[in-house]
Formats: sequence, structure tokens, C-alpha cells
Amino acid sequence: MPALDPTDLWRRPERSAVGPKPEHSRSGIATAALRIADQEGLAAVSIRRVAASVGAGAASLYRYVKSHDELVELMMDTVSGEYHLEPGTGGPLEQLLDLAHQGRGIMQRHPWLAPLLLTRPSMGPNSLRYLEAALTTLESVDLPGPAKLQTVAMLSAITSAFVQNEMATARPPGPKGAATNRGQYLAEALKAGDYPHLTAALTGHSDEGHPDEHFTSIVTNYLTGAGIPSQPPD
Amino acid sequence: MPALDPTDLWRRPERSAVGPKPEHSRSGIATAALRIADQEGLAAVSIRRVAASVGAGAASLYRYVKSHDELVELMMDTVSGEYHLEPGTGGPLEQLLDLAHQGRGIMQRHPWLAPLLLTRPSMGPNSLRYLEAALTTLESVDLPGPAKLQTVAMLSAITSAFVQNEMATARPPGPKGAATNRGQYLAEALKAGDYPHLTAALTGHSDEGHPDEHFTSIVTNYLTGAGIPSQPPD
DNA sequence: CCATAATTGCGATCACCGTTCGCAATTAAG
DNA sequence: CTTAATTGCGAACGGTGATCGCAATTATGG
Repeated sequence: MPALDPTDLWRRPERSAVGPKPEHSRSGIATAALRIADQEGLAAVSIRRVAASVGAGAASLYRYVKSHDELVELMMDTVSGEYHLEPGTGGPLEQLLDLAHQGRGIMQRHPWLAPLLLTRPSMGPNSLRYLEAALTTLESVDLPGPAKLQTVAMLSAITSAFVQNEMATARPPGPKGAATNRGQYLAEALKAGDYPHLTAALTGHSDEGHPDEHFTSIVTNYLTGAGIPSQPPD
Repeated sequence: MPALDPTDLWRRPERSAVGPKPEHSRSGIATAALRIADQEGLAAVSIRRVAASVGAGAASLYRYVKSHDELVELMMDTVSGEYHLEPGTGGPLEQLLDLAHQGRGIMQRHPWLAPLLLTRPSMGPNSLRYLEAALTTLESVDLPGPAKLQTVAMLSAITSAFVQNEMATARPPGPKGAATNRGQYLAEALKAGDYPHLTAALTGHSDEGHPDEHFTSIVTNYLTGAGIPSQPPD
């Protein structure tokens, strides 16, 4: 009976017919929540915090959003609006590649996004618009519908995975030579003599080229393997 | 100053020299936490819940684990122990493919694992053993150390992404014809006429073959593109 | 013009969470 | 046998998501 599905958010009108005018709005709440999440992480996005940030009482937020999950759903759909979805040029592969790069940019701007994207795909209007655009890209490709969906989903998944890996690898801003706890422990473990290959792999100094090209090659590889052509068939 | 790094767990001895014998153990706590997470989801794994499950007071758990994060780290490393890491046969690609399949199995057995794996890689002994095995697989491959690490990390990432996508797609156990909320909303949105390609893609009945083969082809594709050979060079 | 009905804002409150503190009880070492 | 460390844990603190009830506000129908 209870509305546990955050997707219910999109079935409710933002404002109903009668009653006092709301002092706030979904978009206002969304941008406030976004600012907090971008700066302090998703964990800092609590109902009370967001409410205070827009100048409302804690309980008032529930007039705009039925649950914390719905708030997150709102945030996800809002950032989905950052895609530029003009028709685009090039073959299906090139267009999907462009979408993937855009997605990577969005996930980098909003570090909390990538993990969520895999666990709970959003179904808001902006997210659906993105999906539609991605599928439009595959219009000329001869593949069953579900396969196209799968491909687009895996594209997002790979992008998310890449970005998360990118972020986990990125060394935290430690300007001083202060050894991190993690590093200290690792050093101990390696000194013990087990894990010889791990030691070797970590010892070799990091030569990792430009991550942009790396990302491009991974995605291209996947799409090619999935049967997405670079040029539309004639 | 505070030990915020969950990795600190592995630097502490399980039992110290003096004092009364502990009534519980890390592994006991881990298995209790695992049972709860597997059955009711990671959100149900609270300190109090796990403590009660092993017959201890809530505050007592902190004698074994310094924080909730460490408890999760303990859980992750424990399931990492489910890998079978015998040397294995075949070329590097085949061996990595086998590890990926094992990983998929583990993530399916423990649905809470996949999302965590990307966000917070574990560094416990079992996790390191896995990493070592994966790198041993690449012994004969001529690639710089960091590149090998990247490859192994992306392999886990892709596997996690695939499993999460798999689970999100899997229809929840709705035996009756009861339309889910999500479905209802989607139907409405599609009926509006926007999203024609999405509609088409969803209308086409799902013909998705065996997901095992799909997974194999995706991973093989990635590994091949990453320069991992099927047979060791002579 | 006014009464009605719906809706908003929100203080108070509930249950639960992670975490800390202080203390009695237990144990190994000197 | 004394000492020092360690365990188990009840109680408490601050924060969380969520609910309830009520006063204030508003568009609509009579």
C-alpha cells in the first residue's frame, strides 16, 4: 500500500489546484540538494540539511518530496538535464561515444552520481529524454529493441565504472609527503613477501597516458563488439 | 588523528596479549553480518542488529570493529575468500575470464557486494590474494605494471556493472499480473507520445539469449581490446 | 461575498542509527 | 598475589528519516 517507489514522484503534479501557494519548488530544492552533494558528498544531503538550506522547516520538505529516496531521484533527474541532446553528427558509434563522454563529464562534476547510476536508474523526464536520444542514435542499426536497450544500459554502466575507478585511483590531495594510512598498511603487507606480483605492479612507476583516450578506446571497443557500426548501413 | 580509514582493521591483531578471552570473533561477526545482508540487504546491517545476532551488546561490537565502515570492509574481505585461486589452465585471457565468472557468481550470491566494489575497494588479505592471483595471470604479458592493475580493476568494474545491470533488469518476483508502480508510470509517460524509440524498444519482446554468453562476450571483448592475449607469447 | 474544502508550513515527536563513556569483571604477566 | 590491560555493556548524545496534528492560507462553488 505505501508508495515505496521513488518513481511515484513523476506522477504527482508539482502544484495542486487549491491551497496556499508553495513557498518553494522542486527545482529550488533540487539545486540546493545538488550544491550540498557536490561540495560535501551525498551523505550530507539529509532532509533537515536541505530544508534549512532553502529556508524551510524539516517537515515542510515532505510536501515536495515524499521520501529521501525521492529527493535523490529528483537530484539524479536534474543532472540528467545537463546532457546536450542535439541530433549530432557521425555514425551510431560516434554519437554514442559522444554521449558517453558527456556522461563522464557529468559524473565528474557530480561525484555522487556514478555509484547511484548503477544501483537505481532514474526514470524522470530528463533521464527518459536521454534514453530516447541514445536509442534514436541506434535507429538505423538492425538490432532487436531489447538488445539496443541493453547496449545503452551497458554503456552507462561502463562509463560509471570507469569514472569510479578513475576517482578511486586519483590520489587524494595530499601535498605533503604524508603517507596515507592505506599506503602504510599496504607497504607492511607487501614487505611480508606475499603478493610479489602486486608489489611489482605497484613499484612500476605510473605511466598512464591520457585518460580521455583510454576511455575512448574502452568504449569504442565495447560498442564495436556489441555490433554498433561506425557508419550507418546503406 | 582519528583512524578514519577502514583499512586500519587489518593492522590490528585479532586478539591482544592480556585481558579476558573475547566471547566472539571477527569471523563470527562477519558471518552474522553476511547472513543479514544477504537476506535483508546491506541497509539492515546495523551495529545493533549484528550485535544482537551474535548475542552481544551493541557497544561490545566496537571491541572487534572500530566503526560501521570497518564492519563492511570485513564483510567484503570475507566474501573475497570465496574465490578459488588455483593456478588454473589456459592463456591469460582464459584465466581472467574464469576469475570474472567467479566474481559474477559471488556478486550474485551477495547482492550488496556489486555496488560497494566500485566505491570502496577492499584491501583485506583475501582481497589482496585475489589481486595477486589476477596479476599472476598476467605474468607473461608484456605490459607496464600500472596498466595491468588498471586492467584488473576495470575487469572487476565491468563485472560489477554487468551484475548490477542484470539485477536491475531482472523483474522482481511478481507472480500475479500486478503492474508495478514503475511500470505504470512508464506506461503513462510512453502513452503521451514522446519517446517513440523507447516505446519501440520496450515493445519488442525480450529475446535476450543466455546472459552467460553475453557476459563472456563483453569481458572477452574488453580483454582483447586491452591487449590480453589468449595464448602466452613464446 | 462568503463558506467550504483542500493544501501548505512546521513544531513536536517516534524509532532507529553510529558512536562514546565509564565501570565492573576477567585475565595474563611479573 | 599484585598489577595492568582488556572485555562486555548499560546509558547516553547527537543526528537521521518519517509521521502527526494543527493553524494559516487559498481557489472554487454557492
